[in-house]
Amino acid sequence: MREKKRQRRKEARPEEIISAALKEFANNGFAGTSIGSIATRAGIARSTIYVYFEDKEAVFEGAFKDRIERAIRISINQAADINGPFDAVLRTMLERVFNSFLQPDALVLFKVLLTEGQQFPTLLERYHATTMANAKRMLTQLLTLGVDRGEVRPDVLDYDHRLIIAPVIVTAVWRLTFEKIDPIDLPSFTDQYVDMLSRVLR
Amino acid sequence: MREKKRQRRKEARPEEIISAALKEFANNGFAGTSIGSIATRAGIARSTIYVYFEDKEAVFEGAFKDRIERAIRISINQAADINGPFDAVLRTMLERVFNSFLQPDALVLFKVLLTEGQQFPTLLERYHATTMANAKRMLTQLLTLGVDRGEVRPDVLDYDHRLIIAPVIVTAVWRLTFEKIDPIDLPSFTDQYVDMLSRVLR
Amino acid sequence: MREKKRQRRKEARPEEIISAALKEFANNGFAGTSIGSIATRAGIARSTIYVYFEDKEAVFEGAFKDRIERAIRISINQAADINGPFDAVLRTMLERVFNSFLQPDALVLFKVLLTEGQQFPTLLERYHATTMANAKRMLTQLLTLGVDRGEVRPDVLDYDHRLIIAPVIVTAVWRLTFEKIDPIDLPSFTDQYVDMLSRVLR
Amino acid sequence: MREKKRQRRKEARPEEIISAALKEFANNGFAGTSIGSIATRAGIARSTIYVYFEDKEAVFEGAFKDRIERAIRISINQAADINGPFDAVLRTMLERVFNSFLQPDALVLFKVLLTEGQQFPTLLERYHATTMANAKRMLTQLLTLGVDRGEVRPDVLDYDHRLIIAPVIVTAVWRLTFEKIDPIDLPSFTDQYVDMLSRVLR
DNA sequence: TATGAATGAGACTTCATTCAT
DNA sequence: GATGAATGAAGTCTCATTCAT
Repeated sequence: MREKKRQRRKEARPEEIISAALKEFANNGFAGTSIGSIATRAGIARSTIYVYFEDKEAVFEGAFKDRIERAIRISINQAADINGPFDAVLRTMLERVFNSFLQPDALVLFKVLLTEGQQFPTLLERYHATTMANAKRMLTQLLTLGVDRGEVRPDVLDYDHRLIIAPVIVTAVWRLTFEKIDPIDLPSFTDQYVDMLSRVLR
Repeated sequence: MREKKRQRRKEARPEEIISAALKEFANNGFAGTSIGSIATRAGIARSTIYVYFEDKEAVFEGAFKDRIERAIRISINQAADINGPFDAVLRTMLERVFNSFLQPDALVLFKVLLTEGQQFPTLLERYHATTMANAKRMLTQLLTLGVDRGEVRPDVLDYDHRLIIAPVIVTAVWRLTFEKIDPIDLPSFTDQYVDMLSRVLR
Repeated sequence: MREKKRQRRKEARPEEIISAALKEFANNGFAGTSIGSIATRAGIARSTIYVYFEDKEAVFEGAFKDRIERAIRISINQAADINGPFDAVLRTMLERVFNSFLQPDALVLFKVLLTEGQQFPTLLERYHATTMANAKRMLTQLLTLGVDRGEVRPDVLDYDHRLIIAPVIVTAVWRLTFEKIDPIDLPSFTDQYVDMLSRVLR
Repeated sequence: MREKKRQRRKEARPEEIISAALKEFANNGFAGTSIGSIATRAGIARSTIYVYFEDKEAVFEGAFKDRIERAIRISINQAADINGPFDAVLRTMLERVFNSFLQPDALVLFKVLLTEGQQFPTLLERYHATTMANAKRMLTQLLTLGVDRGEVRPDVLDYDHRLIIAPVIVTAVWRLTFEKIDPIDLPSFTDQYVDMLSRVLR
């Protein structure tokens, strides 16, 4: 029984470390997180982390690759049901984007890259590709669909995509800062967001 | 070895230290910035910083109070010329907001509070009051003006203000992250922003 | 450069550190002793001390608990042979008290508590209980014995015990201060002490 | 008026500094006392201390010379009325010794010399001469007087004087350590002290 | 005389990392 | 694979002291 437990642990270790690390990064940022606190949270010895990761940066990169990137990709890429009224499709897609972008792990990554991204230019680029560039692509598809259906003005395709996804990013920013002081009510925020967009696009 | 052993400039010192500190905070965040690096950049001894500031946090608070807060307030509060077409007024105001919010010192503050704000709840609140709550107030005034003139739908006053200012915040975020990878062209971005808003509001 | 880079002696380390610390405390007091000097004397790195002790105070407390307290207790509590003439018993006991109280480690503790005791009220109290209160108890036992045997006046039990043990404490004080200038010859001092006491008690 | 005040101050400065220093030494010992705290207590700037004293050690030496030494000498050397019964003379002298030795400034000096005396060998020696050697001299005089009168055994002159003055020193030690935990009632302590001595000496 | 300004040395402490078992 | 032990580098902060005014 104990054997098995060890066995199971051995394989799960990197996962466990990443999981612990993400929680610590969330609370204290990258620079503010110590290997020791990760180890404590993961219930292992400090030096054991070095069995699986080169150094602290590697833990962060590991977290990035193993978790978040996939999470975002999966969640965003799942096929959308494009039948039904355009507004409904739009809303569905926005909700999905909110879901993936605001999930805690993704927020942590966003947060760390925001201030400590210069240390990880590669990751910054990959994050951009995975989230922002991807969002742009999806948006273009969606708008093209709307244009094809005649529900959307053709010239909206010229809009800078960041203008359109801005409220999503702002919601993330809010979560990281002013949520307690001045919360955002996500459902009604989304309603208004969809309302605004449909006025702009039609 | 040193140019002048003791330079006399008591009055300039805090300014100099804050200036150096902001540059370091910009590059490395709060936790990642060492008192030593601030001192070096300011061209003084490490211990001299402690003549003017209690500790590292006090340097940050000093930067906040002495510089940025005032800067933002001044820049935003300057009286707007509300004559002329509504779109023009809107554009003027947006440009002013961009100017104050995107100025380097304000960005640094935003960045630090974004990731290390939990350590400074008081400052976070003051920042919120100075920037976000203030923006909300101005926006309400502006929209009320538009409604009064008959150029704006009355029900836009119900919009969550964060939805409307989102592109400003996103521009700040972009500056801190993806600007190099995928830059924003501010003039045309602003044009589209105004265009979008006028469609939404009318 | 170093003999053996990592010596394995986990179990001995705390002892070694305490031993080094006591020597430093003896020379420089608590405030005047640096962690660095303790480390150097112990032949280890400064930071290694923090593996075993929380901070400098903890080193002092460790020294107190691990060494001195036990030493004093053991030495004082060992059963006395109460047969034989009262003067002989008295002398035996005094010698034992001198032995325990004047041993170097105990002296160091006494010295530190004497001047820096306010920082360690708990230890001060424990020290008092271990040494002074204990001495009082022993003294009462001894005098009661003498009274029972008819060799001691019954009313000596009313004497303040500090009056009777004063020469012991003074010897300790002397060791810490004037020993070089004006030494005490312990054997003859003890003879006279016993002589005085027997005159007082009979 | 202001002029006068300054004038008065100017001459009083060393006194004021010493007075402040003694209070700080009493609370924190020599090593634990900072020039800054002395200055603050004296209501002057840190650097002003260096106008009057070479360095921190000099402040201590100044305190020693200017105050305590004189105080002790005066208080002890005042002529004793040697008429009346021997016990009464003895008691008078003991009370006087207690008074001088337990006065706060003298205690501070005693305390500092006890732990940090190695740094001040000269002062230690002078302190010894002023207090202990002086006490020995006085004691010899007193005992000789008693012997001459036939009230004291001639061989008490052989007693080590430290045996006889021990309770005085112990009282000082107690004040510095266990007074709060286990106070000494000085009047009755003195009574018993005199009682003991008269039994020993007669 | 008095002091504000400045600093270098050094204190404590943390932490990422290495290494032998 | 896992870890306890150890450390060097670095960081924050204190403080006695100097100097020019």
